[in-house]
Amino acid sequence: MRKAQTAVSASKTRRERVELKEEAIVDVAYEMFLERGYAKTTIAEIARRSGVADGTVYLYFQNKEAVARAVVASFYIRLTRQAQEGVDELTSIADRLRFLARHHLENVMNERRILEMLPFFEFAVESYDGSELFQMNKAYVTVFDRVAKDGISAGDIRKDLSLWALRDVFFGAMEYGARTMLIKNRPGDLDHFIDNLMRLVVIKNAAAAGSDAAAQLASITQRLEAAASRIEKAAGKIR
Amino acid sequence: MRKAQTAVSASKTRRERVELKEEAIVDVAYEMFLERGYAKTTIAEIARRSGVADGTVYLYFQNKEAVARAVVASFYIRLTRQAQEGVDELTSIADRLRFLARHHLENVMNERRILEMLPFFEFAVESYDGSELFQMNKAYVTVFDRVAKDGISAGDIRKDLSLWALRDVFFGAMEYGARTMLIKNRPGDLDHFIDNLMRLVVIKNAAAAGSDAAAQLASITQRLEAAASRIEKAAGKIR
DNA sequence: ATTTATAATGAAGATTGCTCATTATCGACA
DNA sequence: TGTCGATAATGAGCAATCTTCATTATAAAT
Repeated sequence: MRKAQTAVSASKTRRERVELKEEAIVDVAYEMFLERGYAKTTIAEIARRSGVADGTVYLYFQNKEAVARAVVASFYIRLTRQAQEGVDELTSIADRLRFLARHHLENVMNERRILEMLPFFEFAVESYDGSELFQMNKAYVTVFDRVAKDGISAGDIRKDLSLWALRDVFFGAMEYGARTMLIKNRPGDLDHFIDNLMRLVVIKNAAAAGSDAAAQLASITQRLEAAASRIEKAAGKIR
Repeated sequence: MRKAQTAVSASKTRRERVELKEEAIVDVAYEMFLERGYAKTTIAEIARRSGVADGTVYLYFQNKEAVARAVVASFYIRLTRQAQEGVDELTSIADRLRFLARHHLENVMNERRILEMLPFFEFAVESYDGSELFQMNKAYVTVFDRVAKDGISAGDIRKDLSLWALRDVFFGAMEYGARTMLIKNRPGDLDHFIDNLMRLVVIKNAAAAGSDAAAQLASITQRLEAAASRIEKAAGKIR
């Protein structure tokens, strides 16, 4: 019993060092993949920059792909945490959605090379469904899903789309939008794109001027008020 | 003069053979990249299946990446031609847009491995802008752009989005939608997704039955006005 | 038929992912 | 504190693959 415990605590310190080294490797790999992309990043240099031998990397990761997966995983963890934190600090559905859009866009644009590696693994894994990265992606989009569901039931988000389609529109649009904005680098495009995206998803406030729906409502209201006046007159005659 | 001409025609037959061989290599490479993806496809086997030596491939293409670019280019050429043909056969904006969506989704889902290679080149090229693939992508989305512009001026497509944002939403949404549909392979999802996408972009005809908000409001207004009229009549009788 | 330019070859070089026999390190225990 | 065993780390070498280039083959021109 005591023997087992000491063994555990002893191996734990070793473990801690091991895990620190693992983190160091992932951090170095993250930088390199971000700078050069997957193909041009070599295990040899990851090892060199991490201060270990080539072979040591393979004590921690099955192969180069596994290193890249760990890098993407660390990206998702941060992305998800930041997304949730941002959502928690805001109250209205529109603000939350807008934050998620900006947050995602900025990250996709800055860490593009990291995300570029994803398609490589997704279908390489026999069943992506169930894989670690699939779970992380799921956790990330769940932050959006919760906001979307709230928005739909509150009437702030259009409810004529299924949730999965809405989600794919939201994130897919940003993927392409980010690409376009990176290619033609015009200031102000980010806000413009987010506005456009919100316009698609968020239901406009009827009080807002210029919207077709608002105009219709105004017209309807006038007609109803006219009808009410007629009724009032009629009632007056009755009296 | 005559000498030059014979030289040209002579070199032309040679050229023709050369170009046939180039096409053969691209065709073989297309199959292999589609089956196995970029990394697991070797130049050696492309050469073998094409009936040439390894080195011969490098007479036609600078390197493996250039082979892959040629493959993607051939994909874009077909995609663009089919898209334009389909659009030409249809008349209404909604039909055309729906066709483009289905066409794109089917191709993205079937030839995913080919498109997966794109991100690899895009930013590897010093300026993607101006590259061959950029031009081909541009030609392809131009088919959409023309339909979208027509639709916007005709009032069939919402005009509160800029064209580039609309385009990125359209294609980006499909990229993600395709991925989702491939992962969870449920029948009927394709039509469902296209419906959802159309709902976002195409302006509903107010005259169409079942269009919710506007029609409902109109109906309610009519009923209220009718009620007002009955009250008026009743008041008249009273008097 | 000879010459010359073009096309093709495939062995060798270079890079890089990955393995494994060997060495080093660290904690436990007497 | 010194020894031992398990765990961790090493890096030379293997294997796979992209790419080059000296050599050979082919086809057109004269």
